[in-house]
Formats: sequence, structure tokens, C-alpha cells
Amino acid sequence: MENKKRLTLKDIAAKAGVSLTAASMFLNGKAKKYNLADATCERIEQTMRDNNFVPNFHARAIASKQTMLIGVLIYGGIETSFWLNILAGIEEQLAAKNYHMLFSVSHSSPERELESIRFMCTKGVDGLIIAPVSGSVNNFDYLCELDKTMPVVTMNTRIEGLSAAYNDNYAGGRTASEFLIRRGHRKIAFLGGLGFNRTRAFFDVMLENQIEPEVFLNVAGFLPHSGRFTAVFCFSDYQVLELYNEAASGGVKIPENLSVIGYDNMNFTSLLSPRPATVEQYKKELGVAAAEIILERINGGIRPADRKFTPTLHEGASVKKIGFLG
Amino acid sequence: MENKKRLTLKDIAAKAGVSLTAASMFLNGKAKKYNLADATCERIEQTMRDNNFVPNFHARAIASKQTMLIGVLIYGGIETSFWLNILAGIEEQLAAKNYHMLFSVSHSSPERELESIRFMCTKGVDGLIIAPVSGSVNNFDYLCELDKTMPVVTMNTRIEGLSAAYNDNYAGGRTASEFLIRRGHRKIAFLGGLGFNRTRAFFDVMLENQIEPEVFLNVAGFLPHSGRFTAVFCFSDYQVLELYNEAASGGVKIPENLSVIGYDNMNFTSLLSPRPATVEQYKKELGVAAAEIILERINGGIRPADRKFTPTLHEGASVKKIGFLG
DNA sequence: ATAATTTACTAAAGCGATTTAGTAAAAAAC
DNA sequence: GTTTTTTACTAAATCGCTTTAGTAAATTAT
Repeated sequence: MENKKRLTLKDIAAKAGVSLTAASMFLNGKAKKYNLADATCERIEQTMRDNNFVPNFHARAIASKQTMLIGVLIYGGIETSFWLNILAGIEEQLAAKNYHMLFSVSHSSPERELESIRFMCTKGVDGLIIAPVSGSVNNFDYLCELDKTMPVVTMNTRIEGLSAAYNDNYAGGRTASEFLIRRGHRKIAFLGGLGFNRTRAFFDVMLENQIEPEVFLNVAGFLPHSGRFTAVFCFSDYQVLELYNEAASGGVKIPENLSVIGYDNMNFTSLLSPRPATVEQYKKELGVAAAEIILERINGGIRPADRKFTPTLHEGASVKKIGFLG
Repeated sequence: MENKKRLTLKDIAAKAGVSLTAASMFLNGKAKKYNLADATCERIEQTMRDNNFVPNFHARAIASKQTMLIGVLIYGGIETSFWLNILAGIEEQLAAKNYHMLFSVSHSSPERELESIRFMCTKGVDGLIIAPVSGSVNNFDYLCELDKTMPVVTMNTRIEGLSAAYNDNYAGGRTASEFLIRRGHRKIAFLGGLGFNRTRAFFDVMLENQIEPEVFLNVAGFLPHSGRFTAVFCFSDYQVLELYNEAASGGVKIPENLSVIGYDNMNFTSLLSPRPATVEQYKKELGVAAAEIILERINGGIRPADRKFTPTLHEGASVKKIGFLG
């Protein structure tokens, strides 16, 4: 990768017309202790700000004998949540090549996300794997810009111009929807949030089969009308869980009265009965692929092809076959 | 912290009777390229092995201009799983002091865990926060030994001699059990795994109330006998979920026929109805506390007191009041 | 037998910081 | 009015490694 040659403290010192020592002392808040004049400090500060200088933390680590890093080790055995699986995949692949993860949990808002990205990059990493906050479109430009300096790979989100490892949720959505059709269902409802690839796929399949689905945003709104449908496509397994629960108290039997299909294959689905139909997203594999892409990029320089995974169907026992053609 | 003065490549070179350059070349697999004699290589290798030498990766990063680090950024907004919450807490606290996380998901077996620990530490971190694999007692000695070199803090596990941040699950177990008693239940069953603090607490409370609970390891085994009990203490919310499901098909009404209490306050419980009683474990706070302890330790040197959190009760609506005293 | 090449190394500069030891000029003390 | 102290800096060593340039001895070529 091209190296945009980050400024060093030495550069800053030169620009500010002071010694490296003075700059270092200022940087470490020891200006007072070393009798730096206020004017000098201001000059250094201004220069740092103007060049948005960030000290190399490896150099600091070695010179000061403090790494400013804390190892965090958690047990990924039982609590196999979505992200933990992905992280495990990334780690496994990176470790094989002697790379490591500097980790950050970004938070809901795009602003905080941007902060985190900046933060990471100034810490001197060789690349960035990121699962952007959905809808943080404002950060996309920044990421693309960043990609000129170091490889950036997105996970489960595609950004024009960046490498990505992703589950093809449009395909997954089609798979789920077509499964309902194949089992003979024609009166089908949708339950959950809109505007995602999987939902777009659902509506496309419905259109192709001349079915006009009704849309419900939440379980409470849906259940009273469930009699009008033979099947429901749930945005995620969370909706399935809620629906199962409400259905039990509402006397709706699954799959006898209502067929249900979910999405994500969350770990709790194994505890539901009948086992819900759901669509598996690749998790660990996604992590591995993201790591592979970034490593290739670091070594080769050229942008490798995206890595697309096609989610597979778990049929479960929550979708009844309706006598039609068989 | 005392610095056990790790050997440097220079030391190795001296011991092996070769130049620093030769040692470096060997280390980087460029022996062939630089015409190092086989005998010399063997000598270097032996010396490295004997002293179990690990290169300082910060030094490498700065000299080679490759950090061998990959930033990983994930979105912690919606999928608020147990560990992600904890990680977010750690990160927040560390970041405030300019520290960062070098992250690793350890894997089920104690052997792989030990590997991960070694791995982390040789990467030049200032401390280690770890959630050990339960039952990895064999690694405890190693951790204690490590603690002499750099601060080690455990999360949700207590090891004699090490600092810990933990949820007092004995107290949590008592809280849950006493809640059942308080609501008038006397015929109580236990469902799930044994040998944990929360279960010990349960049995203690039962004993104190002269109740002899029956123990069931899984839902399938329990349900046929559920009529014999008015309430069941579930090891975790996962059992609750399964039980809710089976109960619905088995015609057992919760809480009318059976009161249920779980543990952990997993996020999916909010989707169940009636909302199950459960015990909240502090997650983010745990992470923050672990980070605080380790930072204190790094600065102060002395071992700060453990940080104990007392899990709180969510009453939910799954535990019926039984007419007794009121 | 001498020049050219190969083999098997080493010395020393450099990476980007921190830190110790030192210095010139101004201010305060005697 | 000299000496001491304080102020305001800087030079140079250092951290642990990589890498470039160089060298002496052994081998091969002519």
C-alpha cells in the first residue's frame, strides 16, 4: 500500500522551530516540569493541530516501556452470539499470519462510529475491518478516503469502491420466500422491519407469484389477523420467538394454523418447538473471509474480489405443506 | 509493576555468539537469503527456544513499518449480547485513559486458552483481563505466575490471589430462590446444570426452608413431572425459553400451573410473555470495573479490592403468588 | 596464479518516540 | 559585581528491532 508518510514528532518539532525534546515534553504534558515557555507550547500545539499529528504508539511503547494496550480474552465457547462467531473467525485467520486484532465496539451513532474509526487508524494498524452502523452513509466517504492509505474491508455491508465480505441476504430472502411458495402457500404476510435486502427479495418473489402480501411491523399488530394467512415471513428469528410466544397464548397453532419462517438462525431457535424454519447466515466464515481479503490486500496491493456467501435454508418444522400440486 | 526484563534479540545473538543481524535474519526467515550456515541457524534457534524468546512486536512494528495489527470495528448497537456489553464497558473505560484492547476470543478448551494467554502476553501488553474457561483450573497457576509480571484481572471468575470483577451469583441465586419462597412456593424444582454458585445458593435457601427440591437436567425430563411442583428455578434464561415452548404444547400454563424463574436477563426474555422473572447480571459495569482495576494496578502497583456486583431481580410476571400468608 | 564470484557473516544507520544530562542566558541573592 | 539559582531550552543516548552496506575468507573461473 502507498504510505502517505505520516508526520513524525521530529517533523513537528522542525516546523515549530523547537527541538524534538521540547515537542516530546509538550506531547506528554510535561511542559511545566520542563519549563517550556507558554509561547513555545502554543506554537507546538498549533503545529500539531494544523498537521493533525498523531504520535506513533509503537514508538511510544518501545521508548517508554508502556504499551498502552490491554489484552482482553474472553471465552467464546457457549455464548456463541452472532458477533463472537465472526470475531473468532477473523482472529483465527489473522493469527495464522501473525496478525492481531485491535478491537473496538462502535456505538449506535454514526458520529461515534467515525470517532472510533479515526481512533483506530491513528493507532497504527495495517488495515481495518468494519461492520458499519447501518445508515451511517456519511461515514462512507471517509472510509473510501481511508482505503487509499490502508485496506478497508466491510462486513455484511457493501460500499461502492471498498472490498466486502457479506452474506447475500437478497438471495437468502428469496430462498425463504420461495420455500413458502414451494410448500403451497399463497396467502402470505410479512412481519418486521422494511428496507432490507431480505425484505426486498421477499416482495420480489411475491410479485413474481402474483401475491399481494400484507405487511405488519410488530407481532401484536399481526396476531389478530393471522387467520387471514397461511404463512408469515419474519424479518428475523426475534420476531419468530415473539410470535411463537403470542401464538401459544392466542391459541394459534404452528404450523397447523400458521406457517412461520424466520431469518438468521439465532442460537435460541434450537430451543423452540416446532423448530422454526430459518435462514442461516455464515458467521465464522464471514470473519475468515474478511481477514483473508485484508491480508491479500496488504500483501498484493490490488483489490481482491468481494466474498459473497449465500445463506442456506434450515427447513425446520414450522412450515406446513399445503395440498396444491404436491 | 516489576519488569522481569524480557530477553531481547541482542541478548539472544550474544548468547548464540552471532551478530544481531544474523539473529534478526534468522528470526525473519531470511537465513537462506543471507547465506547463514545451517549450523549457525541451529545455534540461534536453540538459543531462542531455550530462552523462549519472543520478539517485541512494537519494536518490529516501528522498524519494519508493519504493525501486524488489524483494527476490527463492530457495531454494538442492536445485537447487545452478553459479551459485547462487557467489551463495550472495558473499551469505554480504557479509552478514557488512552489504553486499547488487543482482543482475543479464547476457545472452549483449557489448552487453547493457555495458548491464547501466552500469545497475548508475548505481544507486549501492559495487563490482561480474562474470562477464563470455566474449569480451566490448570491454567490458574499460570495466571498467578503471570500476575507477578503484569496485572491480571478475571471477570466473573475468582482465582485466589488475583483481582476480579464479578457478579455475585451466589447472592443472585439466593435472591431468585427467596423470591419463590416469598411468593409462597414450597414445592420447587431445579432445572439445569449443577455446580455453580447460583445453584449452590438455591440449594442453601431450600435447605433453610426445609424444602427438598427435585433436580432435572433438561426440560424434556422435567415437563412430565411439572405437576408435582408449583415453581421451578431455571439455571438460565435459555432453559426458561425452552420450558415456555414445551409448556405451551404440553398444555401447562405459566404462571397459572407453574411459576418459573430464570437467570441472566438475556435480551430475548423481553419477547416472552408472560415476561419471565429473571436475575440481572451487570455486564457493562463489569467491563468498566475490570478496566478500572487493571488501570489502578498499573499505576499504583498494589492490588485493589475486588469489585463485586450484586445481581438484581426482575420480577416479571411468571411467578404466581400462592395464598399462604400473603 | 590471479581475478571474479560466492559464502558467511558483521557494523552501523535508522524507525519514532522518551529521557537523561547538559548548557546558555536571564534573574535573584549576597 | 560576582556567584548562585532559575528559566528555557537542546544534544545525544536509548528502547528493540530491521535493513543497508560492507568485508574477510573460501571457492570457482580463467
